[in-house]
Amino acid sequence: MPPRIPNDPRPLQPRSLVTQQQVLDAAVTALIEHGYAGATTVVIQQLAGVTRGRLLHQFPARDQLLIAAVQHLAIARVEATRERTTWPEDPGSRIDAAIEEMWSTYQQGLFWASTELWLASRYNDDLRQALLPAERLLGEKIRTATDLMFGRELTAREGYTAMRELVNTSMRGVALTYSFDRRKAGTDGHLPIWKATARGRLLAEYVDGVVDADGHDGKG
Amino acid sequence: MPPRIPNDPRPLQPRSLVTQQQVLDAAVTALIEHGYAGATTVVIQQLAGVTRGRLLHQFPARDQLLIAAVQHLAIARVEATRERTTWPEDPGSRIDAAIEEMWSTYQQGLFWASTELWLASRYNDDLRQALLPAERLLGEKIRTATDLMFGRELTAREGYTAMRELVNTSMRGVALTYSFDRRKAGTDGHLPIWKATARGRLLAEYVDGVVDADGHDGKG
DNA sequence: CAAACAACGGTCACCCTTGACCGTCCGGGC
DNA sequence: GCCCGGACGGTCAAGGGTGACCGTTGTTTG
Repeated sequence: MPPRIPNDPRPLQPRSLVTQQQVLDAAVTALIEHGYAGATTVVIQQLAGVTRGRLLHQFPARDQLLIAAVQHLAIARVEATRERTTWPEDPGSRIDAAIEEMWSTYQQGLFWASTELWLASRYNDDLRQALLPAERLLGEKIRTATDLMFGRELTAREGYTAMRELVNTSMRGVALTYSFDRRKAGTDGHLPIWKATARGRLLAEYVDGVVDADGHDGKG
Repeated sequence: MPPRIPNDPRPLQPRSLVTQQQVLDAAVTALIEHGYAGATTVVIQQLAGVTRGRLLHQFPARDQLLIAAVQHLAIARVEATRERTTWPEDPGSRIDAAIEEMWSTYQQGLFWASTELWLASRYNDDLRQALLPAERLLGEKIRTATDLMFGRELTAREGYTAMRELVNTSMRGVALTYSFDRRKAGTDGHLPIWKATARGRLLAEYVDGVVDADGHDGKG
């Protein structure tokens, strides 16, 4: 019937891309501000300053939109960890600076956007399957970024890898408590613990056990 | 007008309590299986095997129900951490056993129920205000439970408190990744890291740095 | 320039969820 | 036994979210 098989893929007009970026940015913002359930198509279209038809033309289904947002978010998170140029010379100071730099990435909204998607992926198979490879890749990049923070010397130390895992996961666990306990993150009681842990693992001359801060948090 | 001021609080018939427990249990189950947004009043009433009128009579508003579920959940979580009676004699073995015991609590559905509430509390002020004191209390009880796992001797060591915080938060951060990466928790690559950390902090003779497992996970 | 199709604007029907509402049943005090 | 109020069953209206649908505008290709 069709005299011409649809093998004429008109090369996707550039304005489409603009729209898509706007929408995806808005989707991430919506995730941060309203959570997964609250990231309604209406909310997103309003945040994007886009009409309903326009959004639905680019993303016919909400699920597809959020899945696309996964990729968009991963890119945004990587870009958010820009490399710092100047680091302290002294290893101890550098460790402290690196820890604080790491911790600062958990204060950004992107952390919440990710967490929202993670939780939602428990009930959405498609979302989970899109998330898994994206997060693996992202994790790799973030590990690389962490290594850059500590520098070539410190990353070569024996216990570095284990320390990196321990601190990164711990930071995530602590950051999660900020959802219901909104305190100032800059002075979190866990910071000295993380620093001491990193120092103990990476610096031979470091005397262990000087820090016993009672940085309690909600959960066990 | 009312000849009798409503100071005649008919002593709340016992069947009410039964209903409430059924509903609250169902609410927690719904949180585990469907998440906060998916914990619909209809889903809960079906899980509880209760009619709509019955549920709505006991909990007129969904918000109040979920907030009541918070308290219910806290009790359930504490009861879930029953004390083990037998522990290894050797300090090193006891540490390993305690770590595994701690980790096992993050495999229960109650962890997900809590996390769902935590995330939801970011957008629900009432929920957050109900959550905060409950979690503080719960955290205290769980810290006590953890102390019991390690025993009087080990808890007295210098770095114990910091270690407890570090491991607990790290476990939470790791457990979160299981939402999209469903692997077997019993052999998680982080277990040796936690054990080595605890040993390093609590045992003087422990040689640090023997573990450098690359237990990667998704996020940075 | 004209055809063809991508991109877009805007509406509408369907579905799900909530909670108000009203009628019924049960159980205890008088 | 009577009466009252708590406990419950079941229905319904209202609100919000989704995506199909159709008409319109813009752009590229022949």
